[in-house]
Amino acid sequence: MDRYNFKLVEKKWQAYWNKNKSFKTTLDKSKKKFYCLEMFPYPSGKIHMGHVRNYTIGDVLSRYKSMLGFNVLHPMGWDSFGLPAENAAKQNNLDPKIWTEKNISIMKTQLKKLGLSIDWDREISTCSKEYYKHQQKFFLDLYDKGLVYRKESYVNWDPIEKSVLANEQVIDGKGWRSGVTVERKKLNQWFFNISKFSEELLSGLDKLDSWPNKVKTMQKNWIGKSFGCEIDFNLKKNDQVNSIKCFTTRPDTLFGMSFLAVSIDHPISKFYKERDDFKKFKEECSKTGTTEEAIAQAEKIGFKTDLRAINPLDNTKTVPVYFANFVLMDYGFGAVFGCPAHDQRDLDFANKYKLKIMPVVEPLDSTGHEYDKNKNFVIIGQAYTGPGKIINSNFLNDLKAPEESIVKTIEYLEKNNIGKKKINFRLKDWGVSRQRYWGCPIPIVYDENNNVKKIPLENLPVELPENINLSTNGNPLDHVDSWKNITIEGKKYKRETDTLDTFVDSSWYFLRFCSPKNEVEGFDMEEVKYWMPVDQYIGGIEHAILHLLYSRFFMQAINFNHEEFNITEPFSGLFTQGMVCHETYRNQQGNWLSPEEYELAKSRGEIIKIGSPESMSKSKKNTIDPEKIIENYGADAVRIFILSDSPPEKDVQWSETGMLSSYKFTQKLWTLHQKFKNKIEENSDKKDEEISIFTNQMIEKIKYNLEKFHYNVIIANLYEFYNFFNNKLNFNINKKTLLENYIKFLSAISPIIPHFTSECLTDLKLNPFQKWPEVDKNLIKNDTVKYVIQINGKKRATITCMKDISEKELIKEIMGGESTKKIFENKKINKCFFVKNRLINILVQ
RNA sequence: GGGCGAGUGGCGGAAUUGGUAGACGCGUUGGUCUUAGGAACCAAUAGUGCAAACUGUGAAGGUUCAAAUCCUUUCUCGCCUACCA
Repeated sequence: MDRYNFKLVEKKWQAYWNKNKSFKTTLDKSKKKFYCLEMFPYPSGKIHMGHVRNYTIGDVLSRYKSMLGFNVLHPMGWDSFGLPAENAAKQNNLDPKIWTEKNISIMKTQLKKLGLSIDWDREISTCSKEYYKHQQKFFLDLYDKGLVYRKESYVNWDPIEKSVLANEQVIDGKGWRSGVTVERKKLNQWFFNISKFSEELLSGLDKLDSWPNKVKTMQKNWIGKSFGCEIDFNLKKNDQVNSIKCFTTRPDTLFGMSFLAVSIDHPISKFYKERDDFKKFKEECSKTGTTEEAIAQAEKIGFKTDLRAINPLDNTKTVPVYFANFVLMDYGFGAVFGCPAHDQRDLDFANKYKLKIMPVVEPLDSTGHEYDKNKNFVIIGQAYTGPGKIINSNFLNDLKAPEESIVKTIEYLEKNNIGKKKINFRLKDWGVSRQRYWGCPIPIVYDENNNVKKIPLENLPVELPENINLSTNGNPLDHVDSWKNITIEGKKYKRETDTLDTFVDSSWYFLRFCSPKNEVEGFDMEEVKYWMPVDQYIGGIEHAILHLLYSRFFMQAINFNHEEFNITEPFSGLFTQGMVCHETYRNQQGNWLSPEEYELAKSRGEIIKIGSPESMSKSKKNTIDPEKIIENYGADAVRIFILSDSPPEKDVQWSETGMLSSYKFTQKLWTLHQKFKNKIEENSDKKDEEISIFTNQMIEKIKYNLEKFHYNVIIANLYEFYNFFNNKLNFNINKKTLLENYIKFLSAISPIIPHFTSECLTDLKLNPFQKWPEVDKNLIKNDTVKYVIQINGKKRATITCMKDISEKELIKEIMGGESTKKIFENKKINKCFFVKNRLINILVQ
């Protein structure tokens, strides 16, 4: 018997799909659409296992949906702007464009080898001017709508590279490449006014039923809505400043206030910046590590000013004003009032500076709390943040905290014009300026007075200059005078040399896929109306916040003053797949070894430390090259393996034995196919309902698991299917029944192993593209069922009997059954619990 | 510190609504065939026990005729987040 030649078969079908454009989609309003999108890759050079997993999941879904009759849009493109291209180009002394295009061509070939059902006619690349031209138009459109603005803001500045670093490029406060301490520098930057839509972006989450709760929670926390009020704290007579504004969620604890703290960047710092002791304090603050943990655990330190703030609820009382390291300038108003009794952080601060600690909320239940000898509630080591009754607070006394007391306090503050109710968001505006070459140019110029002017639409795109020197300090574009200086309508201007954050590129690419060739518009309204929203978006959890939030913002921004668009949520379904992991190897010198090097070292008898499975990464050398694996085992086998071992939302561990067994399984399937063909020649009149029942039941199962993304279970179903058929083929079966069920079997597994099933189907002179098999409901409706018989809650036997029989009939059956009747000898039945067609639990004495 | 999630055989993991725990695969063991096997096929495989049976889903309680699934307490691990006023 021939072995299954996957190389030949897969090559053949990939060529067939390519030639016939089998997955080309066009707008067809007579059909229901399904837009399946996987996060598009960054063209880093080669695809990795993460891509294989991501795109296999999407491909199985796309193929399944087409079989159901949906008009499926399944496109692919390239997130092709970004730093790695610039760095690689610098190293190899070539143009980022050439480097990027080479990678795209390699990766495209690799993706095709996976047998993905992609409409390649819709391929886009964000670094092409055909793409970024429209992005520049969006930018100007947003500018016109007032959703883009320019402001000075702090950036991470690398003094060696003379460039801005992204947060993730700052490691322990040092530049990831230069290794020198990163400075905070104020620069003029472009911002998208994402915070304008805080409320919409938050409430929109509730409608996203098919998003993982985890992602929704992460976004919710990121947006960070809090209810409270702003309060003006008047200062005791002072020449420079009259009041300080604070935001608080607990105005009802005002009577317990013992200090006011402001950020070192607070506007009032200008009155102190010349003082040596203040400078020293600022230095002290900057000394604390920049790792997140260090910041959180840093000691709370303050700098006492000569100012005193008046308690707005009792103007006879004043408290000192401090600069404090724990107050953030970019949240609220950069100032807080401290109530040590009811906030742990304030308590730590008060203890350090010996400030008064007076409780104003008393817990309702006294157990576990401290009281002085007069039985007054006191705060000792820990602040009390729970609910309770207001005390020591004049007109607020005895109110229920926090509900009643907050309402009453705000009422009072508003009546007396001291403060007002306020909702505060943590979400900050999105800074999109990058001092980089390889990104979308910002279509703005400045005149000699530094006034902003938009590039006229007809002059778009603003193209990146080519063949420039990338090895300059700072932004390379800043050094290209011929590009930077421009004359418009006879007037001289200087271009904006910053480029856009690459997250902008990916915030609307799913719109572009709807009409990728439209030269006039970024997207065609009719196409977008048909295709959007994306029905199923699939990608890594690492984009849970930024990319997904930015894309959601873009829909809000396009929608703003443009009701016709009417799309507020880009992705109605979201699935986040887990990572592909592999164990790590280190030799005695502590160097990482690749799996191949490990095998080699092992054969030489070296001692190798095997580490626990970790996400595949180049630095740990625990990567597996998908191309080699496909070469060795075939795409179908790889698809089976990548889906089989774990639920798709969880991490999966790469295993060579697992991969091998998937490969063997494809061989077994081929053997089964040969066995089937031999069998079909023989005829038998033997009626075999069992095979039809099993097949139909299995198809229902696979369908259920497909819909629920239980792809690992589908692989198990596939094995069961095989085991069953393989066994059945040992017997004679009615030709028609056998063929009918075998076709259903091949169809149901075709989304998973499309090359194999296409080959088998055509081998049987059938269409390689089958519809999703119809299930014969009558067949699934079995006449007989298996009952579990429990005695006092323990399983004692199973019994097969007619479906839908009554409890009485079943008991009669059990009493009469040869194997079951002895259970009841000398026993009295007290009670029965009967679950129809499933189980009976008989309680006996 | 906060948030979320998960704990099931030697391993990865099944178990739609509380209703036969361990599907399916890997591994292991035994066997068949083979010059050979890292091939193929057959069989066994949660634990204890000859067996009947008993025990078993991190731990301890609880609800229920019935709990991996629901409730309470607790432990462990993973991920995210970080002084958010």
